[in-house]
Amino acid sequence: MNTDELISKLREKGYKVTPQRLAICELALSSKDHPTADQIYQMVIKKYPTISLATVYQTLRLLTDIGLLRKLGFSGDGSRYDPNMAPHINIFCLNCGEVHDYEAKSVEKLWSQIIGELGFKPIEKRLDLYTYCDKCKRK
Amino acid sequence: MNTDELISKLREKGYKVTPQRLAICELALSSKDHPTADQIYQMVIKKYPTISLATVYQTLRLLTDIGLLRKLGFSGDGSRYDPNMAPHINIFCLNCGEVHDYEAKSVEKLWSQIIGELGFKPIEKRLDLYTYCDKCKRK
DNA sequence: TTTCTTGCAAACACTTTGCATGCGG
DNA sequence: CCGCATGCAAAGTGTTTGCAAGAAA
Repeated sequence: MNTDELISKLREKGYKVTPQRLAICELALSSKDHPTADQIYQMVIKKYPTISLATVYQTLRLLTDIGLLRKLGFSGDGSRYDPNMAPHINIFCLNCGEVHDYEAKSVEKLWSQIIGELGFKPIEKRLDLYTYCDKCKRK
Repeated sequence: MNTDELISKLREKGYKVTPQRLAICELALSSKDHPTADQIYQMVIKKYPTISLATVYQTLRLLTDIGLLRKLGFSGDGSRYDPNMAPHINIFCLNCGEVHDYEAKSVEKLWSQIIGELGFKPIEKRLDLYTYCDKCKRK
């Protein structure tokens, strides 16, 4: 989603567009590594040094409310925000916390198979795998 | 796991066996509904009115450390504890928070296929579905 | 001008920790 | 008797909220 589309989407939902909001949205929606709220805050603060963490949380919640972002809670501390709304697997490193997505036909197949067996289509889904990433495995 | 096995397991891992600890373990390990720490606390307090929530948390952590329990974090507040260590799907009601497990052979097969594609064996996996349960759907 | 957003601080909920007392082995 | 567990309170996190000032529409 480009900036113009994002602006339209926000306005369409009745939200005002501010530079801070736009910056947070663009960072969150383009992220590939499922950042935490604080990581997004650390990035935005470089461009908007007066921004507050509360604003980041408010904006992230806004994005989850309108279905552009997913908040993933964990057994450890802090939630992570995932802009990938397509069927995929989240692969987490148990050591360093790094995440990456795995998207494949087989994942979609798994997904449709589940729907078929259950007899209904769930509203949301979450597929996680926990392992040690290559970097951490080497140690 | 029965009480004797549980006691042996705890002793084997170097933990002392106290009545409180035993009560918390038995409740947590026999639960079917993925309770929160507080829900377990509310149950244990009936039998041990002086028990503290801290003890419950400590014991739940102990159980996750020795691999008898899984702590599931969520986007909402509070983690839930799941004693089902076999591969299964967690089905959550987005309205009332009720959870139940779903075990499906075919899903298991697809999982192993995907894991084969990935080329490594994950240490843990998690598959959640979010929907509205029958009770909540009727409203 | 009206309403929403920001940024700050305070409030909150969940979880962990420090410590004295008490129980288990 | 030694060491860990308990229970309390306090400290810690991550997250949300109340509110005054400022910006968007």
